[in-house]
Amino acid sequence: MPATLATLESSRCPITRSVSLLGDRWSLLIVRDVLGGLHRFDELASHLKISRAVLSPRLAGLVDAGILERADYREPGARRRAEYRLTESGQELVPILAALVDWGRRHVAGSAGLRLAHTGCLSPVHVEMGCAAGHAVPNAQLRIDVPPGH
Amino acid sequence: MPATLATLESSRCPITRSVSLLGDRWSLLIVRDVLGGLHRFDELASHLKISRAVLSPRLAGLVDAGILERADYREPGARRRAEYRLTESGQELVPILAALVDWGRRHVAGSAGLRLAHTGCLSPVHVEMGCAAGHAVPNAQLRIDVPPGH
DNA sequence: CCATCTAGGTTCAGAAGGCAGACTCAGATA
DNA sequence: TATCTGAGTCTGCCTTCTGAACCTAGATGG
Repeated sequence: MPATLATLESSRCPITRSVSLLGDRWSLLIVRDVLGGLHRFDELASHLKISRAVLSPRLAGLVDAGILERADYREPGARRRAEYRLTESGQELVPILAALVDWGRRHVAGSAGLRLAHTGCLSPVHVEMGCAAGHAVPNAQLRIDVPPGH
Repeated sequence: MPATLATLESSRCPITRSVSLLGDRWSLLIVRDVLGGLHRFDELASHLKISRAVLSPRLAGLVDAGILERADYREPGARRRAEYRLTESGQELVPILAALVDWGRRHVAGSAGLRLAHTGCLSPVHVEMGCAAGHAVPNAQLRIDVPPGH
């Protein structure tokens, strides 16, 4: 019996669990845009050029997953509006985005445009792996053990 | 007009481009399993519990994207079989997987099971960001500039 | 020589999810 | 009272996913 979303979600592999939350065509782009300063439904819909009917359940899913939080706010003399912000857990997705940027820049033709910079010195940012013993770990020295119950 | 797959693929943002190749429920799991030592169609289908009808076009897409390569091989006295292996470009997806593992372990309840280790010393591996000036970059110090043409 | 097995698929019908565009609803504004 | 705006929902079509059955080529058994 192939895996359904439910069985993916009950898996114990952290990649499977993460992918079941983030592995669709929109979630990471939404996180990117919220991180980039877009917080309102219509801003997101028009920047991403995503159908509102798709954006709405996606936002709800990300809120449900604890990645975004929805807050009502009210500018003086305006009515209440909804706003989406990253939770702490959402903030910690940045290394994933940074890794995607790194890879996209190097391996997908024509990927320019977006910049990641260190707020301290404005230098470009990249991702690296390290082990608990303090060594830098190049890609070829990563060992991945996939247990049977994925 | 909302974005279609075609407009996503023609985007210049590296996240968008990467997500258009990898942003579905299966591609990263396939890469994980190939990295973990599964190379044949049936091994992948049964370990992932994915329908063959879905696995087949996914593998073709990953081959097309230059992430996997398909090679026929022949064990002595057996007939030709197909085998999927990571290309160099596919190997370089490991930081993305590592970042997903890191995040999943910390933020999704019950994510145990999969281990990433440094082949040199077998210590667990984690991901960190650094800037070109040599500073470590904590999540909160990443600045992301999303240009209008996403 | 014929039947069977196996790896690696393809084909099919039905279910689920994505899409565009129209509609809704509540509070502010004219 | 009518209109505007943000944040959605509703509807109908279309594409993709799913599970099961089927196909093909080369080995293997009788």
